[in-house]
Amino acid sequence: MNIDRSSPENTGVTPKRASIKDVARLANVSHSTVSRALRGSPLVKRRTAELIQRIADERGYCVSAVARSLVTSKTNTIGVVVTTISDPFVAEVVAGIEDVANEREYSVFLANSNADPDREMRVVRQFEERRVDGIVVTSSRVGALYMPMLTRMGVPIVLLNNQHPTGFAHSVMIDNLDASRQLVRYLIELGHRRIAYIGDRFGRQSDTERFGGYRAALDETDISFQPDLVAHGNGKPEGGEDGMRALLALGEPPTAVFCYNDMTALGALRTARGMGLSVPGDVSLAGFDDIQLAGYFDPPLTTVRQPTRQMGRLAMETLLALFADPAPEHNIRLRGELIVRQSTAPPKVAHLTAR
Amino acid sequence: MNIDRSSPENTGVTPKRASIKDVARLANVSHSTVSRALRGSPLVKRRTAELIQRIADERGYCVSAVARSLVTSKTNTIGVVVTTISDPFVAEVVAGIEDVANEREYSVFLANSNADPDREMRVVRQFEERRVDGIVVTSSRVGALYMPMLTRMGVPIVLLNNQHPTGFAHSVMIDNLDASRQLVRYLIELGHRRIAYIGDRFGRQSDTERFGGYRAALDETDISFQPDLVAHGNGKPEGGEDGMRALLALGEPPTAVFCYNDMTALGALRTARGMGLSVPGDVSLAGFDDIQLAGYFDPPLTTVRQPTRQMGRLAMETLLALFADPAPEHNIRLRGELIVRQSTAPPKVAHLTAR
DNA sequence: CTGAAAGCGCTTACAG
DNA sequence: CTGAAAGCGCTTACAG
Repeated sequence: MNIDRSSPENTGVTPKRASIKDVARLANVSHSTVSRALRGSPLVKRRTAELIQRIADERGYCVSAVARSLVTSKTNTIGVVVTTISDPFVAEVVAGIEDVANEREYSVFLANSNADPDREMRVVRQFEERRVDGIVVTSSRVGALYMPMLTRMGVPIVLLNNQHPTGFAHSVMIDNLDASRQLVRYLIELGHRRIAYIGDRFGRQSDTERFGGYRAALDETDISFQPDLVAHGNGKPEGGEDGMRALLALGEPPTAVFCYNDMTALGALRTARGMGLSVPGDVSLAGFDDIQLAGYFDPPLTTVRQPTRQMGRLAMETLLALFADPAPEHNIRLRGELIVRQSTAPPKVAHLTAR
Repeated sequence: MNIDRSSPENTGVTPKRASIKDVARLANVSHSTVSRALRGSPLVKRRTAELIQRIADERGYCVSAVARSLVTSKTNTIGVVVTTISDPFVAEVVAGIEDVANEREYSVFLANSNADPDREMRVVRQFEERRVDGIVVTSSRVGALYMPMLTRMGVPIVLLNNQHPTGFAHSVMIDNLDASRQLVRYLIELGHRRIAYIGDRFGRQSDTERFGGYRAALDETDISFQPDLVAHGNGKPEGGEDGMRALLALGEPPTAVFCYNDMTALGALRTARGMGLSVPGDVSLAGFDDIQLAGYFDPPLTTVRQPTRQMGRLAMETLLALFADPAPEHNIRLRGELIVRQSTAPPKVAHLTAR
């Protein structure tokens, strides 16, 4: 770490910032007029306004959003709480929020909670001090804790893919059950009958729902649910490896494996290949999320796409709608999209298609 | 999109927030005393302070950071400008900044510029209005444009992995040349003599520097530089595929290929495999960045790790140091770390190790 | 230990 | 069209 303090520039005190009063003095008007002119009020005479604008530019005047906020009691600011911005899903959501916020001249505060409920509450408190106009919380496990804050702060809170967003919060969510049912139906249509599920192991609601979709799809057919075809990962590749090993050790292994998410599928894929199996020749594999690299797996992964960025956009749009017109509850539920790639195929020894 | 406005709760006007004056009235003291008590000033009598604290809690009082900022002319806020938060490298940097900011009670504004210089300037202007105490800019191509802003705003700006961070800005950067030289030296030590480079094609400084390291490593030996062993990608897998195809079409193809980044290497890997070549049996492959999935490539990728999160932390720490003591220039340069995995091996037909 | 006063930089009725 | 005045919610010398 090489710190250099050589060049002489940029030393000493900063010259004090020009305020509205400085501009007023220079333009020979009251500061009220300057305020109006700079905000483009039609009340100000054209020539006066131009003069003021010119002087402001010369002096590098830049309005203070903090002073303005104090009087308008509106900060044009929102807070976004995420578990961790390192998660590609989360990053994409934030990008969506940002898109809309930017279009509408809102600035966004970002805070990582590291999935620590305490820190999450502290962060929200900070946002309250900053007087944000609204809050978006992504993938929190403590959705329910936000209800009291919501009423205390008097500021809209939108929950995105949260656990248990019950009660009177606003939410944007993927329809996990429907999406995973779509996927499993597709596997069934390919002719698979021994279909396994590698889930999560933390009791996440999303896991419960995806598992629910798996069961729902089976229940539509005469394929009976078999508990030993359910394994547990941890949402990461290692978990997928463990789960897959367990499944392949079965007396009669599955011909298709549906994974809780793409990272899990990545691990499963590695294990399958490590054991000399071909995908999808010997076993079909599918994930959930459609992360950016899913199309670059070998083979490219069949999965369900969440409209991630769109979800971020919708969360921000919900906030904006709420600013304009407070409604008791906004619940937006989105469909996932089945993305068929090359990791799935009909089973080798074709069972007769169900029914 | 299913919007529900059912439940009756949470309607009507928000009750006005308690201010310092409300607490003062209830506690029978002046609002000055409340201010002192709540900030933990030792000037306030113990019992008075406790009373005030209790009342504040009861009323759900929450200090207004905006009012405070107005008088202290310090917002405890920084702005972070990124090209896009969807880039895993960028996300990790932001996580590092966040870590430190949080420890030190700073809030961070995040803004995507989408690599659009205009938008980048607009965003910085917004930050100026918000009176952020400092700014971090990541991976911008317009580093130089920040010099004038810096002096105008009178606020420290730290450039992270920027293009041409010359002049009097502060910066945190990876030493690209050194890192890529380490990697290519390693390939040479394995016995490779026909080593190719798949670069970027946008004239990024990082590409120029990595290429420089490649050349430097060759120049240390008797291996002469061969222009036809240089191909161009675009930093994404597609680019790696194109580059690799070109290299493999050569009369005498390379035995090792060093790629501008991991994404490029991913594409190269796919092409090699598609042409029936084994990695590293027929050709060794290496990348740069050590993205999270690099260890899950098949085979796991040899690469250079950038201390990404650490770079974010350092950027924020530089800002903090600058708040405490304005220095003319901070330039921090970090070393990359060679990560050897299974995508590299000695060449098949072992040339004699150089020298 | 406590209070009265000034002021941070704006916006916005209210009067002209 | 323009100005004087009040006020947003705090902090902090200054006096006691």
